[in-house]
Amino acid sequence: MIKLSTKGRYGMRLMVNLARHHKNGREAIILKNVSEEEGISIRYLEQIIIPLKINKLVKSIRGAGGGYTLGKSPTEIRVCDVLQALEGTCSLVECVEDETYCDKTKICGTHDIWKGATQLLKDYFSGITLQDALELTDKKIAAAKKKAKAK
Amino acid sequence: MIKLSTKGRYGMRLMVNLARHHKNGREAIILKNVSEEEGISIRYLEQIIIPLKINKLVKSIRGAGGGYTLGKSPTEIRVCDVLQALEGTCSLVECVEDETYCDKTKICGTHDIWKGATQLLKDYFSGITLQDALELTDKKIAAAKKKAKAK
DNA sequence: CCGTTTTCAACATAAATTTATAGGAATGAT
DNA sequence: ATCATTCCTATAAATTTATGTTGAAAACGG
Repeated sequence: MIKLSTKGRYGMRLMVNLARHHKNGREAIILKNVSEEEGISIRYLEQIIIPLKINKLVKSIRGAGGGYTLGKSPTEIRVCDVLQALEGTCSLVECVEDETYCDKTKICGTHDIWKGATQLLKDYFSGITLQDALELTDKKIAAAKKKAKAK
Repeated sequence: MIKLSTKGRYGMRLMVNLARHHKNGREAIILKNVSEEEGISIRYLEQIIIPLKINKLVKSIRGAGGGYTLGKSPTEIRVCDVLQALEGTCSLVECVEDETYCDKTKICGTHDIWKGATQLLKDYFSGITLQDALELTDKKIAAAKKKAKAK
């Protein structure tokens, strides 16, 4: 599979979760809550959030009453920023970022194909913000609730 | 990284290599040659080619004088066919293929984002054939040769 | 101000998967 | 019979995924 790593998947869910609470005020969110809401172990979330913190996408507040908040507004954080922080790059293959990675790059047609695909993904992920992801999620939650109620 | 596995990358190079010889006649290509030309170990190529054979994208001929040939014309094999055979799917995440994979699918906004990205990739990889990949490669090789000669 | 609690931080380790190598058996051409 | 090749199975190495254990910082109650 062309696999988006769990880091990327879980990381986005973590960020969307933080984004949801971001609009509800400024209080910090603890990973325990995210863990319960998203069904991802705290320990793993702790590892995933480190690069997000390094890249200033989240801020941490230590001690009782502490937790995490978004580093910027959800409208200012793009999906590609999150993936970039978590995976180092959005590229499908190393050789797209680093042409010296493989000594065949200059005579490899598949390289160009992967490069094209990578560009598609980058453009797509650059056009979606955390705010968009949050709205998508909220809409789905509302729809699911409505459906449950109707029943 | 959103990673295309080595299976996918090596598999495409293997297929393009077979495609190159396909037009030169019908003789079978041995993995030893592919290994030397592509710089990929025979043992690993042997593993990679199994699903390609199962999916009829290549044919094998056993014994001395044997080897592999393409199962169809290079114009009839698309990049997505090769990836599908090798990786089982072109999806970025499991939950796009199998919505029951994660119980949050129905209320997860990121799911929709990955689904959109997957569709982009699928469309892109459906529009490129082995023939296209071969031509890209041949063009690059010719350009590299010309450059070397000029020097 | 002190001890307790809450939370992030850091390090270590286990489990699973992917990537890669190895040995030899089966097959078929000459 | 011999040799070249695919085929099958095992296993080693590296990476990703996940959990456990302890430590350190900050708030809070007394």
